[in-house]
Amino acid sequence: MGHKHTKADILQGALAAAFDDGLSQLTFGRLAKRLGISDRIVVYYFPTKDDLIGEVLQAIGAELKATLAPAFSTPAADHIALLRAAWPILARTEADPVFALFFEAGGLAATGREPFRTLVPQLVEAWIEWAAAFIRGTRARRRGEAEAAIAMLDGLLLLRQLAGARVADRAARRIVAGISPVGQRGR
Amino acid sequence: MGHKHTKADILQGALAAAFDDGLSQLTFGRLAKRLGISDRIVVYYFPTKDDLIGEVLQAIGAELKATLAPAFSTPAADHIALLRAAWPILARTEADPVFALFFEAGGLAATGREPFRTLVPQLVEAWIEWAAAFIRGTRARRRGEAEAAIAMLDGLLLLRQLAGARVADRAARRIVAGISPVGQRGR
DNA sequence: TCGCCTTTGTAGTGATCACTGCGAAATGAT
DNA sequence: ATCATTTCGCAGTGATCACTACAAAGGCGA
Repeated sequence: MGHKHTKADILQGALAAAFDDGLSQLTFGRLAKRLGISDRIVVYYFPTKDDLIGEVLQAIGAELKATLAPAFSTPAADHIALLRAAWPILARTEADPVFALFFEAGGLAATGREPFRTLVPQLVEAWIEWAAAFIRGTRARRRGEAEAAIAMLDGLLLLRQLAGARVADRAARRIVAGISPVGQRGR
Repeated sequence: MGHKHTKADILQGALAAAFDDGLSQLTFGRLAKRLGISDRIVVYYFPTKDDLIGEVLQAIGAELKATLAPAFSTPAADHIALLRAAWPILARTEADPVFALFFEAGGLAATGREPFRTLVPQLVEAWIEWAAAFIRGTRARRRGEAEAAIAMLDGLLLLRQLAGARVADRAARRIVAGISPVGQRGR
């Protein structure tokens, strides 16, 4: 394989373009211009827009998993424990862009736009199942606690995107404090 | 004033179009075709796309407030009480479209697209301030509890959009149960 | 009726969209 | 070297995008 424009190269460029301008601004032409190639090459490797979006979405899923991995490393008793462990790791500026893309994809899925409508729920489902592995208890309990944890994390991370880090941190602290009223540290 | 195409008519049509296909699919041409008029008329009342989107977003904010009004009717002790009272009212199929639009706007705001980036945070801020009025306590406490409640509601409602009503309901029940371990009814 | 201002239509602007036809170049197998 | 396949550039498809030029039509007060 001796070509300079690998499919992987283009996909990585597409991911970078999405991080910069969002999925809604990701087009064949823009991506090609960004990479300094003809859009024909992009279309060659990704015959339709849905192919491109689908693979980018999958890459974002992998990125999300990598972001979540250190947050979901140790087994937790319940969704609160999971939230307490995960929040300090996820609420960092480095993690913001990937969550911004996740929320954009989620919003487009919510309004029914393809291919987001079909792909994003699968992503969320995989996310829940994966988080459930880090909860102790029966299968049903692990699943339920994971769902609750994901809901809380999503809400807090969305608030972080829309209202800022300070507001989200305050909310997270208050939620954790409300559950186990012992041992709250900062003011 | 003797014209049949009032600005209010067009705005209402734009809102209906957004509910049907999402904000990302709202264009001058599509809206005009939907209303059976020339796009020139739409542009006459809303000179730029941002004008149109801005007014639609404002209308969505009003719709959201109307949706939340019955949920935030009685004073609550804390964010958990607020969530407990609000969830049964918000987690209904009739409320789904307006939240879908909210999440779409939020996602586009998160990836930096104008005019969402500037308008949506104002919407969220107004939402928080308004919810704070239904919490008891000092000004700072009310604000904090409202932030926590909004975060939880957003997360649960987004999970509802992406993973379905059953999953979201399960998560909501578990969150409420985990906080005040007394008096949980359903399984 | 005159002239004025708001409203609406027809037509068109250049830009960008996803995507294609076609042929040349590069590559790999024999 | 020959040939078939993969890779890639150039040019262009019709559609749609936000937006505009221009003028006719309409109601209005004088």
